[in-house]
Amino acid sequence: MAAHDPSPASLPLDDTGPWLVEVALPVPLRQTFTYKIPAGDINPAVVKRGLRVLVPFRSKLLYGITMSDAYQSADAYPRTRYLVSCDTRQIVIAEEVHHLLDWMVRYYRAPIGEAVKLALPPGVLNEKEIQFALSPNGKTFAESEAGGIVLAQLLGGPLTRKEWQLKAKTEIKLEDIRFWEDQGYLFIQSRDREKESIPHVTVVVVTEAGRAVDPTELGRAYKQIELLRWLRVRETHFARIPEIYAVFGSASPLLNQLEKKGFIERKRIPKYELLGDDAETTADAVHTLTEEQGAAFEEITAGLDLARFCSFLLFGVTGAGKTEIYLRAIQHCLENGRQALFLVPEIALTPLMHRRIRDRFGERLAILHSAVGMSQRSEAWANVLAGKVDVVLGARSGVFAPLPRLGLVIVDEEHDQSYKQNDGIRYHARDLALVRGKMAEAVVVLGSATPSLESWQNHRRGRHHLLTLTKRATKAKLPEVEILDMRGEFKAQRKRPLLSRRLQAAIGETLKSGNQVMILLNRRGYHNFLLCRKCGHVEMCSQCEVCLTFHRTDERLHCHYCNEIRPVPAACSSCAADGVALQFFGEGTQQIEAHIQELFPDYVVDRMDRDRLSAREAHQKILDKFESRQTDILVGTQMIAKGHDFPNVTLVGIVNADQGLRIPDFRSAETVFQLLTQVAGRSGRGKNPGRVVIQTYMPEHYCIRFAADHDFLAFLKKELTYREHLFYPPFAHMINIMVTHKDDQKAAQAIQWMAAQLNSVKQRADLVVLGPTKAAIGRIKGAWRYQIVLKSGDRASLHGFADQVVETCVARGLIERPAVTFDIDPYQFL
DNA sequence: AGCACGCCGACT
DNA sequence: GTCGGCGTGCTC
Repeated sequence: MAAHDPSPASLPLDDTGPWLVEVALPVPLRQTFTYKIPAGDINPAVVKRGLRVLVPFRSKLLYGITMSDAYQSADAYPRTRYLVSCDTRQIVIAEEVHHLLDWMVRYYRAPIGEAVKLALPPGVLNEKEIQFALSPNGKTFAESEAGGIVLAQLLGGPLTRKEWQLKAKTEIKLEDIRFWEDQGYLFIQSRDREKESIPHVTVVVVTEAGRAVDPTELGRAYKQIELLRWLRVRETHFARIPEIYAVFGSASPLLNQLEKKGFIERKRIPKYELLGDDAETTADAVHTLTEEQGAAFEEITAGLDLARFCSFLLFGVTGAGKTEIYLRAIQHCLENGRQALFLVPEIALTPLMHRRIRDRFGERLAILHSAVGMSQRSEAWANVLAGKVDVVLGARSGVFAPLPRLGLVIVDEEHDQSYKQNDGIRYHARDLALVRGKMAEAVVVLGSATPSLESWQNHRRGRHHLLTLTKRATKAKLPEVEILDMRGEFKAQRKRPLLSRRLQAAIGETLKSGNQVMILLNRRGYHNFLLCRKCGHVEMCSQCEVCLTFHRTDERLHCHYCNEIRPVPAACSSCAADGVALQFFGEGTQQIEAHIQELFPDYVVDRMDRDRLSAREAHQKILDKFESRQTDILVGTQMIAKGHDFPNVTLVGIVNADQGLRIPDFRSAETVFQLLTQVAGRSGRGKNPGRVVIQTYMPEHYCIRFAADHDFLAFLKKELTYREHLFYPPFAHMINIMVTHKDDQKAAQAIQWMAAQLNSVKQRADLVVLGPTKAAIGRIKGAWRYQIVLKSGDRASLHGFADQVVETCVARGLIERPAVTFDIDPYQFL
């Protein structure tokens, strides 16, 4: 077993034996795998670290990434197999990305193969179908008497295992296949043509002979002469086939003849080679910086000119013009001959931001973001890899963009929780951005109107320089915020109202004055749960410990965790009381949308949340319609709060501001404060002053009060005091250990065992073991979930401690089944 | 994580 | 007699 160690220096320096290479595979195992290089087919000298290889793994073929250069050793793992192929044309994991991945694997205790997958566009490592073929040796053997009937089936040509078994009418064991493979009778190949790791296109190119030939030698084949001449005058001497068709009509016989004569050939080339080099940057409207902006920009520029690692926390109210500073900093970075990485939250790539940055950096920009389609994304990635690009705009995984001369990393809305990945490797892109910046000796700028407490604490400890913007760039005032006590409303209306009379009136006034309204309700669906009033039973998901949400779009009950969809039952599934006893409770975005439409029938209401199908186009459309004022009122979950700039929005209504405060999470106040500030910041960005109405049953809560006052610093002070007293981040570091299993008993036993282990090894006084407890959502997708949370003021000792746990688990064979996952610096305790 | 292999019970 | 349930263990 080769433990993952990426440095080639640690490999045995042995110049005998077969050529080998270490490969990371997309499996959740903490190790690399050794493969032999078929030296006859592949020159070991060209097998370098970071290439994509195709290898047999068990009974499959997998794509993997080489983690070492080729090396020779006589004593490798005894069952080493040959790799099938190696794409030596392109290093797909660049050296600087390797360093970041190494750090990530260590820090998050993550499997290397999973980490590698994050640094590649989706699909690059998808598996292939395997086929078995006879070698010349094997053919002779199969024809001989000793060959037997099974091997003989392959004489007709290569087969998949299934086809082979069908033909041989017997089961063929992996062990036998492996034996023939080792004897050199069998080899493994992929069934379909191998996909290039980066997008390629077929072109027609003029050969040497075609360039040298005198066209008149072609005699009366005028069309051929014409085509050859046309190709030869092109600077690149090649053309894509559709281009030729456009000029010459159906040119396929022409092409065939010229190809037969050897004057042209068809070739596949990376798509980026087609791109022109002319980096076209249109001038953006010149914004003059305010005094505050100018000062912040100066400091960042000074950092950039030093060309050393340093980090800034850019703290600026919503609408303070942080983006303009980012864009100028990028410009400056490019002028210094270095590259820039610009990270934005997952759903915050707004059309406006898109346009602004594209106008500024034109062809030198690549966008690696889910707002951009799959094929475009892998094309963008290929352009980065080819060095055609100097600016990358991306979401979370953009932090892995292969930029070798990185000089600036910007993390916009650095507090945003979508930077933290909550499945697979639970990394935090903001933290990785800092690590990457340090490795590249780059400047890192973290920007936010509501910085995370972690970043603020890092500033206080002297790690980040603070840059503050207190005024809106457009001179627009921050909106006036009104807190509406819903308890009074409850008494007055004698029921639990969705919208207060006050908010209704405000909506009416705003619409009448020709402005737009945004309504935030942070809960999807129509009704939150279905209750039987006879027995108190709530309709639950069969696979998860959550209640089902009613969606009016399809009149069914939905699970928001596993997507189970069920019809509304005719009778209570617990006590069988008939449907009359069943009543829906709780309200979601769908209901409020309908309610508002009812109240304002003459205006257009639209809704944006995760339920609207196929995120990309749908969201764009909804936003476009709102921007072009076809929509008057936009209802939505928190995704409407992110970074949009709609100048005609003068009213923002927050329906259930305290919703998030009821979640049992130490960060809930911070999250709600951020959300309120963020969404309030959407109001009054244009000429007209903005207004915000916050409905709440907890009007005196400090988080709501300070958000209404736009007073981040006061909130921060109070929140920091709490965190310090209760020993939570940023004062404590945390690790969440979760055990999942589909058998409740087994999961519970495992977590108990783990807790006993933990308590027996903990020595340090400041190490706190919380739990074990059942997770907040006790079951998701059929798996029961238990957790233990570790806290410590000292990160090194906490991590050392976690490693002991991992070790004991591995020793006990307990790391899988029940599955144990570690969440380092957890953000969500679901 | 998959997935092959293997060892148990319910059927033709 | 076989089909198929899930429980282990391995993957270069």
